[in-house]
Amino acid sequence: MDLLTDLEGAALAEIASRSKATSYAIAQAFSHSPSEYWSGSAGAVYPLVKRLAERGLLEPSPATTGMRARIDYRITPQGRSALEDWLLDARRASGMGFDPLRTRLVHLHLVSPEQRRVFIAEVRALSEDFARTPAFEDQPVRARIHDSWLKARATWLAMLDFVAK
Amino acid sequence: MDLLTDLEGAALAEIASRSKATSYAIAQAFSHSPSEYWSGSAGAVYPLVKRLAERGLLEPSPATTGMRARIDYRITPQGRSALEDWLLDARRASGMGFDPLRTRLVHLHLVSPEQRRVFIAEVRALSEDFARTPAFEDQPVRARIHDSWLKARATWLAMLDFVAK
DNA sequence: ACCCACATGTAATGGGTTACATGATTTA
DNA sequence: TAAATCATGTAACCCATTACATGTGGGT
Repeated sequence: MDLLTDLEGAALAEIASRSKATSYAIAQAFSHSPSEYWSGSAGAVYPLVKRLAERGLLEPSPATTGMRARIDYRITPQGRSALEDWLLDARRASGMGFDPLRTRLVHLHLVSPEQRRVFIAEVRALSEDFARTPAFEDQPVRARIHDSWLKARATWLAMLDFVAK
Repeated sequence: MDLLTDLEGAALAEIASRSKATSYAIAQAFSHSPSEYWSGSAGAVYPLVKRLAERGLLEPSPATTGMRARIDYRITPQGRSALEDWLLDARRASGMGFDPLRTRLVHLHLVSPEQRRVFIAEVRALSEDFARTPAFEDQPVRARIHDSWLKARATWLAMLDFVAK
């Protein structure tokens, strides 16, 4: 009934994409994300998936690989419905979220023009490095979203050069 | 010694901009932000500011308005130094942060083309509304950063129309 | 006097991070 | 077979959110 958090929505989406998955696979998917937001720590993901199962959004099915117990999860009809509500929530999607660069630019007047110039130059260089390190090589749609986002932010930053002065 | 979190950095920056401020003023500044990330809830800000004071980054000075006790905070030299470390951290600034739209676009293949088209159209409309509601009217630099960011994201989304198909 | 917005917190709860523990599989 | 890595969790801590409590001032 409650709306999904973004972490819950993303986890459901990852499971839905794979038709079935273990908590470990979801944690891996998160930690491979180029965004620092998706830490994919076990301490976050295992309890999260368990909660989703308790809410009836995932169906656990015990599995065994070799000797060790594992749990595969599948999305249920209620899970699919909750996922769509989260995914297609245009109002939440339109929010500004958190951008570590934007946050700092807002306060950059607190330091000297020289410090500002150095900072912006460093960010520009790091962003180019970042854009060059391939992400999601196996998933072309994700890769295009990721790359174009970095490009869009670089363009935005160039447009904002006045904050450096 | 520990690096500041983004919340801590932003709070220090707000106080530094005002030369002195109460916890309430900081909470107000956060909650006036157009980003849902900066909730500005009392339960977050009052303890946060208190912690910063205990770490020696802020100096409290008891003040009174009328009958009631209030605490004004000023940034200390150590606070200023920690603030610069946070503000000019180009590596953290270059991170991708969290974007609720980007996160959803990555998973949009899970729904039908028709649902995708509707979603994108709704986001576009809401973003335009959002861009029209004035933010930071009294702070021109912030306003320009905010407006241009929305514009940059709209351009990015237009570029990404292939995800709708 | 009464109401309502402004202001200043605190308590309980939820959940993410860090660190740890341990079992299973692969590789040298 | 020893070491390293993969895989599956749990526990303690930290901190943001939600909800509450209470005080203060301005308007009617």
